[in-house]
Amino acid sequence: MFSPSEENYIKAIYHLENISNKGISTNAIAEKLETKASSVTDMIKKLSDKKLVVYKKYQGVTLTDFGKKTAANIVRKHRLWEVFLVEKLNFSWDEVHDVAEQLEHIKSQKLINQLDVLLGFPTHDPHGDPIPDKNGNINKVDKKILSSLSKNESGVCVGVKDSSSEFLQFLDKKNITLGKEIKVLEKEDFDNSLSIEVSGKKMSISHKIANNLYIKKS
Amino acid sequence: MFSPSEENYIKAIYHLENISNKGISTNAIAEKLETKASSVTDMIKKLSDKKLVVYKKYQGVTLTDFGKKTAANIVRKHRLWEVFLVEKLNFSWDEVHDVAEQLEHIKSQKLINQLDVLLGFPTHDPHGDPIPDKNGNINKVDKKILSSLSKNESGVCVGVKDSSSEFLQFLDKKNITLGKEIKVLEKEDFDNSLSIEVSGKKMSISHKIANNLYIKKS
DNA sequence: AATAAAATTTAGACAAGTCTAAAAATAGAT
DNA sequence: ATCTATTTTTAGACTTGTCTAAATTTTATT
Repeated sequence: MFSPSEENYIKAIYHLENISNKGISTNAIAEKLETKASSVTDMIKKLSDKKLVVYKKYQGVTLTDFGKKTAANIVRKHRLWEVFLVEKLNFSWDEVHDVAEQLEHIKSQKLINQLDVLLGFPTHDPHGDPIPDKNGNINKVDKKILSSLSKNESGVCVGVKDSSSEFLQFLDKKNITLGKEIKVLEKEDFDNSLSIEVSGKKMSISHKIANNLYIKKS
Repeated sequence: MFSPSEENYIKAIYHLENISNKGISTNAIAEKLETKASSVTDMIKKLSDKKLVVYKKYQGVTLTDFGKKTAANIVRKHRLWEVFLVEKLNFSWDEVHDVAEQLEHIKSQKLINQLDVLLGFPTHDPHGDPIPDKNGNINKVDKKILSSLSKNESGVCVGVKDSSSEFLQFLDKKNITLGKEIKVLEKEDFDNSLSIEVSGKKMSISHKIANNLYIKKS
């Protein structure tokens, strides 16, 4: 089928498309994959030959329907493996990414189907991101960035934008986890920091933190 | 650490050493990995540079202690994954090999430790092969090839030599599985076929079959 | 609209892993 | 012990994926 490297490019383009709507630039892909623009150009040509992306020189790329489906499948695998690691192997949510990054390239339809069964058909990964179904369809929840809430608004934490170990460990320390109710008590104008209440506890969090937490308004 | 390709060579040499005791020839490795002798020579040099094997031109290779430990670890991962696939994901014993072949190259010590826990510290894989412990030590059982038993001797099926899908499916069809008691009723001289009894059922099996079944005498 | 800056592509190189064909070394047979 | 057959290694080439440096195209600025 596709090489791990090809799959990584497809996935990167897929993620970038979910943010921007426009054609994805060579540089954006290079940055995401921490590689050089020239390498991206080379790979894009290959993906284009394989009908995964539409590519016009200097115009960036967009995924074809086939490309989208392929990407969603890789994301599905990645997120199912993350659930497996947390639920069955006692990984914490900040440890799963690198391993899932490897596991997502394993080739076996049966493996992924059965994993889905074992895990009880989960709909979201440990970071709150939705798991695409077998057809690549994704259940988009309407969630808001915490920093966009106004004073006295509240909601449930349903996801993280940044899922780096550092950020997730910080959240653990503050006792902020998926499913927790968060209420905005105060918004400070001078540094955009927030005063919030979580599980009856008041705390202050910086704009950077508030900008990386997804909330579903209640 | 090591590339999947390097790991495959190490594993192949390890398996060959478990049969032959002597230095492993370039051709033997090439045949095992279905590759060309020239490719083997190239890789052997690399493995030698990395202190995994001892190599003298034209003299074949042997694993160093480090090589052996590395190999045992790969085998450990392979076999633990096989148990996982059968026990947790409902794979049958003839379906696990190719997937385990991929999974064994995943890099994560925690993953494999936790998998071991999840599976309850299994000692044998679905084909009856022993799973090396964390230090690479293996629990060798003294097992015999079924075809070496004499008339009226019996024992328990504890493993298979050939673990190809075809052979395993054949065994399924004949209802021969690990743990089954097998008694030799008759040995035919002219074709070396055996008349055996399994679970109260009499059947005749060819020499080829009897040559690929391991028995622990009871 | 011209030009400077930024983005993108091309050209050529390199590493890993593989192959074919030819050369060299070893083993086997008489 | 010599000659032949087999095994092994070398030399050179190819593929995938990457890189640097240079060339080209697009974009932004004035």
